[in-house]
Amino acid sequence: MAVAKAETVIEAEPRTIANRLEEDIALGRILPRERLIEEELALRFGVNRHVIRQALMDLETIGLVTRQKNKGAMVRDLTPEDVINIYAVRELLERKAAELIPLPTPPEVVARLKDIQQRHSQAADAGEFANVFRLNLLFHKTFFAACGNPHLADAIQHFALKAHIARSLTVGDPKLLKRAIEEHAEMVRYLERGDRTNLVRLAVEHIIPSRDAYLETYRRRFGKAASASG
Amino acid sequence: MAVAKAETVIEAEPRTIANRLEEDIALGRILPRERLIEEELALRFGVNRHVIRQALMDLETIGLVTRQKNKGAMVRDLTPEDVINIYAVRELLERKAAELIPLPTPPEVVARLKDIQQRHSQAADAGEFANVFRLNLLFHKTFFAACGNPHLADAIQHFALKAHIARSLTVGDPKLLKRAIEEHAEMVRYLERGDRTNLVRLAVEHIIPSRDAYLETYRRRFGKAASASG
DNA sequence: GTACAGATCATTGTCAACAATAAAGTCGAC
DNA sequence: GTCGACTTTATTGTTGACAATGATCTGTAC
Repeated sequence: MAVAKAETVIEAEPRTIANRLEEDIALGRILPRERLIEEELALRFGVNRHVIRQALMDLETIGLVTRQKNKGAMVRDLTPEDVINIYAVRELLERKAAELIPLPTPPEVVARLKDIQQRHSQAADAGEFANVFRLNLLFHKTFFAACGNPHLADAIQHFALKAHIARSLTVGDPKLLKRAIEEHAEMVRYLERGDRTNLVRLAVEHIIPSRDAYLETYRRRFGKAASASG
Repeated sequence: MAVAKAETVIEAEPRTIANRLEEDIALGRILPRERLIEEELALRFGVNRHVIRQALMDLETIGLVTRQKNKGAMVRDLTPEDVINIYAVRELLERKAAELIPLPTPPEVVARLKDIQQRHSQAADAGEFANVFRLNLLFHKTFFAACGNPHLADAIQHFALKAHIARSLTVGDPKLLKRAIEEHAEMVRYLERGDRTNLVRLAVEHIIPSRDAYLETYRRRFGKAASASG
């Protein structure tokens, strides 16, 4: 990874580190199969090795990295089967949540979503990828939290995170990004209008392009068969 | 908790400890709101405090315990809303999995399920509650793993674990246990017959009694309103 | 007798040193 | 030159000691 001096990290909590690493993985700054060495990361973030350790364990339970005893952690390599399966669960959960969101949606929720959407769009225009990542995450979190079932919302969040490895391959695509942002705006409009049918349809369709882009990329890169190797 | 001498634990891995604690929680040996003190547990299991620490963090991410900084961990207290929400997700996931299980089911899967079911039944007759717990878990795990989507199966496992706090209140009820065991046998029969309709129906209905028993118990104990307090 | 301040105790959080393991490199034999 | 055993190095795993925090108890003033 070759990082020289410590980045200043406001908080040294494992959660914060884990989030930063998630971001690095999602943005493709750390690639699948890349090793994550505890001491290196400790140096980079300027924290104790135990904090890193904890963060890596967290990432393991999320499913973003794999760890082998005495061998260390590496970014997980998702096969096309994995991606298809993960997205199948995402579709199931997110459809359900979209069906549960109360219509008309409380105005403060709509207001918050509009605000996030706007900032997301601005970050995209400015090319601030880290912020794009965070605001996209926040939009989805806020949107699905509105379903009223926190446990369902958690599960959705969980699977969105899992999918981030897949998204790393396609995160640079400006066309996909533009489309995603437009669809966010559209979803908010459906909330306001109380259009359940279109809301559910779009919530489900919204995540498909990044899945297909991943599958396409993978196919081109490694051939048709899913030579998993893990 | 009042435990005097160390129980011999074969392996000292955090995962093993976490499983043991899950069991204790599910069987009602540790009650909601009860504090889990690291050093006590370390003594009890005869392992280092760090191992306990890790196990408690794992249980936190599962959702069985809550932890507050510098205050420690306690078994989570599920409100009726929590239980209803958790079971709603379980229904969603388990229905989907039941729809995906290939029919006819591979004979080795059926054979494994029959074996587990039989041992489960025997453990119930013998009053071996710990084994009943484990074999019940194993049955469900094996059953849903057959759906072919490991990520879906994981999520199901995850939510089944979350629900274990709720089950602790009703785990002693022999009628519920008897019914559960009979239904397991029935599910296997449907697999063999290739009866999708009944399979899905039963898979969904199967978990409802323990939910309703919990809600009923909670209502009787604390009154109709869900005075959460947590 | 009640409320506040201080002291004491119980408990968790952090760290740095050491042990254990796996990988890489080196040497010698054939 | 290549295979295998040995040595060295890189990396993770484990432990115990100490620091920090929050809870509890005690005593005193009013």
